[in-house]
Amino acid sequence: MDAVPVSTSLRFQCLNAVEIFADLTAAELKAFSEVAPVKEIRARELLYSPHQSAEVIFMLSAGRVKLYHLTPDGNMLHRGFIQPGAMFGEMNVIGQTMLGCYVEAVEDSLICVMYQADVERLLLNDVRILRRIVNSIGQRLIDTEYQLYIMALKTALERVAAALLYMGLRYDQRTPGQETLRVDITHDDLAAIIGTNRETVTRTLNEMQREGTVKLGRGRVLLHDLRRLRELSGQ
Amino acid sequence: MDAVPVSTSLRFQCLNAVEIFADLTAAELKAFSEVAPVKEIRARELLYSPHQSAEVIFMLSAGRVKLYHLTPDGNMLHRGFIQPGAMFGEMNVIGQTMLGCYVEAVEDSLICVMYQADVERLLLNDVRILRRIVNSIGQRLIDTEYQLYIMALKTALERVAAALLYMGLRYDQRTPGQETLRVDITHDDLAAIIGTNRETVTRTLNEMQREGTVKLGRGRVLLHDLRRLRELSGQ
DNA sequence: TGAGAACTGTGACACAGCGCACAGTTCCGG
DNA sequence: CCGGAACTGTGCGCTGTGTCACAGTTCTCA
Repeated sequence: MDAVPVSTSLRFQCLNAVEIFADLTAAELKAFSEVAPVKEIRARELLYSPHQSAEVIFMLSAGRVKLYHLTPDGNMLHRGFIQPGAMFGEMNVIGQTMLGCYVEAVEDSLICVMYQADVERLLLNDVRILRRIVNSIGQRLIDTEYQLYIMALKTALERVAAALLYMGLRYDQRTPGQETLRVDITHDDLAAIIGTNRETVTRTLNEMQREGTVKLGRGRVLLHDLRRLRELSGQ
Repeated sequence: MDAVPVSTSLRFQCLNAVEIFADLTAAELKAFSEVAPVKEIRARELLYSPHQSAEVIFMLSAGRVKLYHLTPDGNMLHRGFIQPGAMFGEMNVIGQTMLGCYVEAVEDSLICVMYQADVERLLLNDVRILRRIVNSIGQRLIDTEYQLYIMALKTALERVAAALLYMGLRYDQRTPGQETLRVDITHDDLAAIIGTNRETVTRTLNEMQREGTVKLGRGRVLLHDLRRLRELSGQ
């Protein structure tokens, strides 16, 4: 759990990829990198688990992590994926919280850490950074609200369709203009997102595959017919 | 839908109640009030409905409003209550969105309006205001995430208990130290919050009343046994 | 003060999907 | 290259709850 000692150059690279610092000069960034250790973490490892309430924020430089809760009955509840460049963490100053929240790497990832005192001193006194923070949290809010919308749909079919569509459009990195979007996710994780169980997701996806709407692979869904997906999700 | 012409004094009063301006001097506030019309709106009136995408933000000065979506099948999906002093609105600059969202007054309310250009010029260049905005959006994020947590609970009983507890602790204005919290809400609205229907909520609440956990009134629920509620919600 | 709107109470029935059980397949590290 | 872990596929019974239908009660405002 301790930060790996790394070269200052790596620290700089790490911060450089973080969105909220996008408006800073190289010199400013360099100064920041003095106080921001870097953590490397492998796919499926836990970065953070409940009651480990260090007052820190994390900035994801490369890779991909997911946040989730465990409901009382032991089910997983998805709270969101963090994309490279985004920040997250337990930090009431910036209204972020991870109470009862697990953070797990989906891919091998690179993460910068910054402590409460440094955040207050360095981040919350700069208009350029604050504006970016507002945008960042705002985007998280939008994502979360959309997830809420998905959870409110009645049937599992609607929820699966809506979730796939959203993730496809939001996270896919493929060449633009291509008709087929790709979503890398297991049935288990998808189940946590839409608030159902793995078996139901499997059945639903197979039904969709049968009618040609999607194509399934291990840990992956290819979206062939976006129009149909929109239809299934209730537009 | 046009702003009611009001005295500059009312405008000032209105802005003065808004949290994000809490750090400003009276003189500064006065200047702001020049560009922020005031709207009065009565209980149950609509302030905003979809596709009416004016680039504005609203600040609730007094009263209480609720945001909600309509799902494809015509059901209401609750997106949150806005408390006095908070801001909300369609404004991609600050990462807020109300796409497909209705805003309805729960009580008679007083609302300040501010336009995109003024927001950019006056709000996003002041560290004090930006910090407050970050806090405000952060709180919304926390609320939304908690609602997501509620929706992920399986049984209606758990969801009702969790929702009552949260709303009681978060919104109740009673004298502190009192054991009985009060939540002013109809079964219909509660159903929209927890993602079920009115009848199920009625049945669940009556069951809770039978065992003495809550006491019901028209449009109101008194929480008597918080410990039991926590238990029912799965802690 | 009276009529209609808003809110609450309750029964009956069908069915989506949760949970369990088990099997087959693909991946990955040693 | 082998064994275990991770992931996917499928059958089946039980039950919570969505839906419809209707009645009773409390507000509100004209």
